Amino acid sequence: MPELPEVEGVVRELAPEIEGRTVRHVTVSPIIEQSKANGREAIIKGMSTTAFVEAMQGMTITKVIRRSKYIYIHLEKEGNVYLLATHLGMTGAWFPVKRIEDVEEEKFRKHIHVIFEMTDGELLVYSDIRRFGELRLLQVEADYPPLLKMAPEPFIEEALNHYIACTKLPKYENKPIKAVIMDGQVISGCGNIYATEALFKMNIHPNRTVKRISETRHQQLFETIVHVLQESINHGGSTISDYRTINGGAGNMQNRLKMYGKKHCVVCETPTKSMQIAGRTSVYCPKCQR
DNA sequence: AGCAGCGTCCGGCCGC
DNA sequence: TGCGGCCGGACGCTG
Repeated sequence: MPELPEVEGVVRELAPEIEGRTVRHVTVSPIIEQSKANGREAIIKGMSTTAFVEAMQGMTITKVIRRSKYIYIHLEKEGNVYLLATHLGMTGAWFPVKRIEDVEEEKFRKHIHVIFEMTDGELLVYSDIRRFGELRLLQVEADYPPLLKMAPEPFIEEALNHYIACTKLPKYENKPIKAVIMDGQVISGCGNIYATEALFKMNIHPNRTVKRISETRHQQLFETIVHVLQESINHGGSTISDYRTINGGAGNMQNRLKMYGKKHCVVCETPTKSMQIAGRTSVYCPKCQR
């Protein structure tokens, strides 16, 4: 499941491969065509597959950047600029390849849903096993307002102040801390894995209410989250389940995780416990985390 | 108006 | 080996 560090890894590999290339033709899988024909918003969001295919033709990719867990592909055609806002969901993956057969892992190859054929013959393939991903073609970010509500990038200065301000709002102060740090409007890019790790490092119980944590501890928690995210970026992200970096390689942050997916606490050996918070499985040490 | 709770996109995988 | 149920980023809808 790609969180900020995994998405960052994808962008760093993808950007130099596709920036400057122009789309000649787009092909959408029959499965997505069928889902869309049945009225579902499968992968291609906010427009028909026909409109998407037509609009993408002739687009030049000018810049690829990460914004929270989104990948923003900036485009240009006939003097107009566009934004393809994309999200990997649980199992999305991009493959810049010469031929389809170059997508080596079968489980990705058999779930290819969108193929961008470039004018130089190269292919950019989007594969998504569970189809939770998103390709949303816009002119500007504001055309899809939820994007504007994302918290600032965690590595910029204003992110801490934004977080502290959120912890004081009525809508957040009575919620479990884990639900709040995983909320993309509070902190950008922190999902289940890194929330679990940061709370364990801070000895904070994931179900502790936001208002029962001091401002100093909130500040330390935020800095811990940023540190864990940066550490993961430095180690190529976590390779868990279906996430892969685009070249088929893999990160090794999963070997450095101290709590996520653990049966026993690495500090005190107490069996870990698990509970549902904001609909997600949350693992913690009942002795170390209070 | 804003929010909680649930539905929606799904196939892999687990446990029986 | 077959099969039902669980899992989950993030938004949209409902009450």
